Amino acid sequence: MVDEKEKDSTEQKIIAAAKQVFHEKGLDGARMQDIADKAGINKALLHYYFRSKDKLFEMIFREAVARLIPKVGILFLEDVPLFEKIEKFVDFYIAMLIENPYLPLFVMNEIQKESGREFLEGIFNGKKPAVHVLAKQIEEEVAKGNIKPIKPMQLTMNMVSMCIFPFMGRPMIKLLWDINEEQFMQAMEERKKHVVQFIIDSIRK
Amino acid sequence: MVDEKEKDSTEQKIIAAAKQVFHEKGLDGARMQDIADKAGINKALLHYYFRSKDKLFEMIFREAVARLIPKVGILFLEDVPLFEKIEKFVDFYIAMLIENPYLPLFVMNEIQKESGREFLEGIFNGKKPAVHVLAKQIEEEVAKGNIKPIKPMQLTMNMVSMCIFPFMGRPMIKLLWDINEEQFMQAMEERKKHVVQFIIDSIRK
DNA sequence: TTTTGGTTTAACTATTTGGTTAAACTATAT
DNA sequence: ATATAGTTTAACCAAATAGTTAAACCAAAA
Repeated sequence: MVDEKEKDSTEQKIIAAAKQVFHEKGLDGARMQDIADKAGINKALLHYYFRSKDKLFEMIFREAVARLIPKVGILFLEDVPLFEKIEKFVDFYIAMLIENPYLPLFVMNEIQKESGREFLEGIFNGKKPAVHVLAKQIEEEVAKGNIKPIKPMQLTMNMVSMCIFPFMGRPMIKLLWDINEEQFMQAMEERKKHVVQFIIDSIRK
Repeated sequence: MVDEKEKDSTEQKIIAAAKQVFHEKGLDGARMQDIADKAGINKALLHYYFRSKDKLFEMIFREAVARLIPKVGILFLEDVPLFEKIEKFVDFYIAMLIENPYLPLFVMNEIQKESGREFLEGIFNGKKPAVHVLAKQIEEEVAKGNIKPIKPMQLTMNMVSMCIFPFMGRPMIKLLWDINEEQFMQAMEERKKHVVQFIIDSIRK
């Protein structure tokens, strides 16, 4: 019997390879042989360890969603002033996306499909991120006259849009502005501060 | 011989069906049989009229890119004040996306792939939208002290992000905020004014 | 050394997919 | 009525794909 360490190694190899291939190609575009090649193993092992393409995908997708969403809830629940909350969210989120640039497009593309959506609903089963907590906080700030009147959903949408979209449109942005990968990533780093400033300048009274 | 009107009808049926299926499923997920079913024709006709899946896709993708990008250039080239330009862009773009909600995700997903990117570069062959014209205008406004200092690329990214991302993240937004399709589209209509206001409030001195 | 249980391999299988083929169909011109 | 050219169909095909199978391999225990 191969020892425990070796077992983890094959399984881990598969997961790492699957993550790469699924993130780049999506469920439909990924090929089991490609995953096996990337993992440096025989294709039959994919089924031995994970039974089917769908099951392997499910694991990768679940992890992707877990990375994209739940920490948001925690950040939204924190008892801190609104501007500080915005800063923490933007900083955390952009940093996370810099580490996982393929993530948003991967997730958004898969939930475009009925099957992906159903799966997402299953993950959320009663545990959706606390967007309403943030919404309430925004409404209170508006009511107190601390910020300009703005709908919570629109403000949240603006914030999330500015964090996420540049990663989803990366090839287009690089092509339009004639920048390389390094320059793009630098611009993303700058956005940690820039987006916060932009939002606060917009809503501050 | 079937008359000219009938010929257009089969070809048009295929294009309309292909557009639907490719936009929803992408190149990898779309099946020729599905397109044929949706068009109400025999699958062999797809090859008779368009030779191959790739060629049919190319036509649909080309049209999608043509819709997403080139008008941008025209709007950027207009000799109007910056705030007015922002307003025209946002208004036009969101209206266009309301008509074609699948568009951005479709295009961004395909250009994620090398083949899609190469194709995009081919379309742009020397005719990229005039982002540098807009960039220059932003720099001049900054220099004149009319707006706060901001990098043109960052401002443009903010603007485009807030127009496009909500459509790409539509299923997620609907799920998180518990809104239906009608409510979502209404929120998109509101954004025509809201995004402009948000941007101008942020950069105005 | 043999047995045992887990891992890996190479060959194979069934299904799906994009594409091909040849005949049937259709409408028009002669 | 026949020939012609374009359109459509149903059957077929080759390749790709996800998955299966049985044997070989490996390491540890008896």
